[in-house]
Amino acid sequence: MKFEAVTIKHIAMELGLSTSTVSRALRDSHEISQATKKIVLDHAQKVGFKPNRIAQSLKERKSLSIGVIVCEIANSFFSQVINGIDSVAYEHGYNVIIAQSMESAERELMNLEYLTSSSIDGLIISVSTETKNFSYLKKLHERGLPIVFVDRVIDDIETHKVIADNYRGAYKATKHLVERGYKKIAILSNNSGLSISQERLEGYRDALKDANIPLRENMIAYCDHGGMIYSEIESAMKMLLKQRVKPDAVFAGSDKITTGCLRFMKQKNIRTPQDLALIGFSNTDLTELLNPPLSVIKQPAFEMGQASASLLLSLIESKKPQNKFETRIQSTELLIRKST
Amino acid sequence: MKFEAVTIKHIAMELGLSTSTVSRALRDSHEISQATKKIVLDHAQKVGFKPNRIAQSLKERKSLSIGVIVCEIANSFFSQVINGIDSVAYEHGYNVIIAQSMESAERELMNLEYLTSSSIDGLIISVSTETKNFSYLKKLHERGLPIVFVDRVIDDIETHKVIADNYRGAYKATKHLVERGYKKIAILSNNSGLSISQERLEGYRDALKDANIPLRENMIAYCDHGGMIYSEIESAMKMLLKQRVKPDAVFAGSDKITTGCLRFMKQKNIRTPQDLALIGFSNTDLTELLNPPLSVIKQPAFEMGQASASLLLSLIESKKPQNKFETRIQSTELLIRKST
DNA sequence: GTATTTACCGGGAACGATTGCGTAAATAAA
DNA sequence: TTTATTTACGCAATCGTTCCCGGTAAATAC
Repeated sequence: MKFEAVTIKHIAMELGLSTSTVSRALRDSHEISQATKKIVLDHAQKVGFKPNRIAQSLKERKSLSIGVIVCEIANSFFSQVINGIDSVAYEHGYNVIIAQSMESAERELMNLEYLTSSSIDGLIISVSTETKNFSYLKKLHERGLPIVFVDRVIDDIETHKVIADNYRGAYKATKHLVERGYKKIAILSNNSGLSISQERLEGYRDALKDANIPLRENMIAYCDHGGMIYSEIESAMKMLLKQRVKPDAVFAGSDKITTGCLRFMKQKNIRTPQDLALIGFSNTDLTELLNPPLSVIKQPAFEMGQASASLLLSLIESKKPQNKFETRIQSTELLIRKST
Repeated sequence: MKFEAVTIKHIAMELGLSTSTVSRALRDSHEISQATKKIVLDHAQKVGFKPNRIAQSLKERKSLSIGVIVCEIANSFFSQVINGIDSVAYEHGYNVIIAQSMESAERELMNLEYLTSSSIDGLIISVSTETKNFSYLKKLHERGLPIVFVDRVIDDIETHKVIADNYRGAYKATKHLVERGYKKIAILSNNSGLSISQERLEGYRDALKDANIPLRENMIAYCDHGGMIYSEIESAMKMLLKQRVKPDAVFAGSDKITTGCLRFMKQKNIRTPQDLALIGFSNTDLTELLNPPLSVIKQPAFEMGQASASLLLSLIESKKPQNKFETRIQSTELLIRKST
């Protein structure tokens, strides 16, 4: 079953004109008389003509659509980022094609192959926790595919990048814990390979150092799948809690980890913040309704999406190959509530 | 700046073959000798040939992509639905193009025009709260565009529909409130024009009737934008609470309204459930971590997405125009927690 | 009255992949 | 050896648009 669309050819036939004339009339070319233009436009309007974007894409060698790969849509941070991307793309007449890696390198690669088979003009990607091999991405980039990294970036590939100020965010969060009198501050980090993890860990380290609190390596735990599977949060927390010196506060490195951590504490009847304080990166707008209301570091997700989209569009629409790239660092917000 | 892809023509040239031979070899046609096939395949592999999907689409008159219009991605219910759609579409080699109406009829129409300019093979839509005029959608459907409605459906258009069992969900929720001893049960409904609102209201009505509790019209309030703007929840709640007979429980008709309601109660220092009980439709996985843990009716969002995608694909891939359509009603789950 | 410009429009070749048809060579059947 | 059949490939049209060449008439210039 298919959708029979009216084409330029039909209009040409019905009006006794050539396709070139119709095309030009529709594109308001100076080579066509006002009279003819009016006839064509009116008729096109009447029969509901819509140019076939596929044909245009083939001819113009661009698809007017951009691909977005994130780990998961059902994650407040990424859905807000997508929102931002969408708003900019839409304004410029671009489609957004979204793919989810689900934190799997394999799915990410498949998405990548899929999106790039000549059907996208550019790509915005936040790499999965699993991704270790960036050669395919690199090859695409070398072959000229415009790419913008958002949130989780790769140093190896030189292009525009948009990130939150993870270092300062983590620093502020840790400093806040210190100021509240916590001394044994653990960090529940995302996968250690991720840029965001490293930056956040660095902020945590420096904040402790500046407060003259010695860093204990066993206060650092990792969730290799970014908290995608609850059990990894569970075991990481168990590990932290069975140390000789138990932590009195936890700093969680991602949205999923933060809420997962709270879930764990609820299950184990660990009171927050009396037994264990909690702060973490999170973008859900429900954090203040939680029990207890969570102190969080919030990223400007929507704005990050907007920024990455406009950077990507500038890459796509620039005639010459670009060689000056920027990394936009957008500041985070520390929201202090009851959990610390 | 563009991405120079290798085409079938390049391969043909380099191998001294015709494009037809190359094409056929790649598609494993029986008309090509094994030897030639191997040569072509190896060379294609070497140069990283990927067929141009745009050209294929033009030729085959299908784009292998489906459009999805929802009000907002950053909404747990819809992001889960999209997840389900994505999983099925992906398996069948289809792209998913997502557009957000933001509950605006105007944006919805623009998205519709945009997606359907020959670039999607089918559409899954959950109409916006604002949409009153379905003529454009109807025209598209009549012209043969396969459409599946999910969640918010339109009776006028005969096609596959996937909904949650809103009636029974609302009935169960209301009955639960009754069983807990609440007598003055208010409902904070979504826009009255929406199918889901009507079904949920019906369930609420019947549950009250079956419990011999008289229905008070002033216990019914509407949020015309589905809670998209907080102030409408606020004023609806204020209206309910300034009645002579104040409600002792509220049943909220959507995810945004449910959490918005809780937010309102927090702000006004209304204790839950002591002062006012709360139950509502919601799909966020944070409800049990809220204060208090919320009793909710949860919809099988992921499964609804899967169902709508497979129904859509069956429409797209069926040769003949379909005339037998089904409405899949998927059951909801009542999760009882502390708020009631 | 001829030359040149302008205004308008049609023909046809792309874009990349697919496919019906035609045909040479190779093989089988007569 | 002749005819029929199969094998293996090329030619060219097609999908819907766009755009480079032209071409023809009228309008203007010389």
